[in-house]
Amino acid sequence: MILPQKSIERLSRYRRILLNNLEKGKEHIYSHELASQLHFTPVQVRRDIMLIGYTGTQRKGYVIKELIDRIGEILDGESHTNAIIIGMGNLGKAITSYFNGKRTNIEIAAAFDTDEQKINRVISNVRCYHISKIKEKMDELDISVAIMTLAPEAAQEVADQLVLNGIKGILNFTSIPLNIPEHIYVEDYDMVTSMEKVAYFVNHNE
Amino acid sequence: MILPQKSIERLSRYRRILLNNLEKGKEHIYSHELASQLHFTPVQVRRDIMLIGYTGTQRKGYVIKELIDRIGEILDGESHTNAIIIGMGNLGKAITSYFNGKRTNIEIAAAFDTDEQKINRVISNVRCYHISKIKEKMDELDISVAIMTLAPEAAQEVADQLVLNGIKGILNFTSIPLNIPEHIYVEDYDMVTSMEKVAYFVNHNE
DNA sequence: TAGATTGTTAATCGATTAACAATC
DNA sequence: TAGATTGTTAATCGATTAACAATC
Repeated sequence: MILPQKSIERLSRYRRILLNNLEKGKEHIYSHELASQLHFTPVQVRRDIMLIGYTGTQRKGYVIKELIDRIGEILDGESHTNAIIIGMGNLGKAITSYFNGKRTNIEIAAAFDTDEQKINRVISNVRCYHISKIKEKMDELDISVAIMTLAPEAAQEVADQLVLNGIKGILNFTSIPLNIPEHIYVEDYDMVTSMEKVAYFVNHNE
Repeated sequence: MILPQKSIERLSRYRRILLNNLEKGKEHIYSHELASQLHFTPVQVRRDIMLIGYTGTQRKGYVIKELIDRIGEILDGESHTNAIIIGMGNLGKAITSYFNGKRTNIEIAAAFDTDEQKINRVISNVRCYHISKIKEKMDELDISVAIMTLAPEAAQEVADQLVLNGIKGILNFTSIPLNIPEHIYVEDYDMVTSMEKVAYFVNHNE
């Protein structure tokens, strides 16, 4: 059973809000509470939770601890996900330090760059290798996901290499559309588009 | 007339691909070419272009130069958009250097941080001020959009201040949901969610 | 109990795609 | 012309929301 993308996104948000509430000492939560903290609707929350087969109590809502665990079973599965990041510029560093702060099921296990200054240095707890070492490290560290934060010019070439070495998913921050075989999952994020979207709706808002 | 969010996103992508093709000396482009470069469908491209009221030629497709201009009229409007960025950590720097590289209609006109080391320094061509100067600079520079790349703990407090000073749109990279009045446009991006989504689909992919 | 809640189906809404006439 | 293309309506698909029975 595979869940819709939108539900997966929301489950990821639910989990962090739930952890947050748990830390504050809360043990139960109603769908309308969870919804209002995230600006979703209560029905949507209940429907998503229905989809993952968890049921709350009618009196007290959902048991936060249990719901977190159930979301974990769905999102994390049994396996730990190892990722690499390609391009240790500002964006690469931002993402890496973001991830190795929290303890999650996802770990950035190695970084790559072409800048000699960075090679073999440990940046935000991750060791940086020359980009020619991708194959070697992918095999060694059992990597399934790559985060691409490198300059667009080199992106397709690196992507081809990742595909050759059996990458399964790519999170692409280079603003160019990559040519990747169908069976590999690619998630694109383009910050220029985000920004232009905000500008558009700001200018068309009265 | 206000266009759907999804069309706006695609128009932003079209424009950059078109610029790219123009640079390569191409003058006309078919809907199927544009589509395949972006992994969209030709119908979708034609429909979006129809929505902005541009018509191509049946023989040669769209005139790239004209289409770029028409998309510009839609996305940029008449006005230049001035933005500020709050939080000059790695993510803030990444975004700023990304934007002031290209010449676009959107300009990051000032940055803010609390770190004394950064105050009054020029980072990626943008001067950094203490966060207490937000009101002053917003008035002075006619700011309509804020990019939030600061630590989540301080985010809501800063957001309240932005709202008080009349911000019109927010691009929110702090992973927490902000409490913002309805009439202000907020675009959230949460990289943990993106990453968890990739991991999920990678693990559920056979 | 009465009121508030969950779980779930059916209806609605919005976005994508199929189909095709018009045109060069 | 024949073939390829655009422009656009209608059909489809998918996601959200409304409605409501069941339950504590």
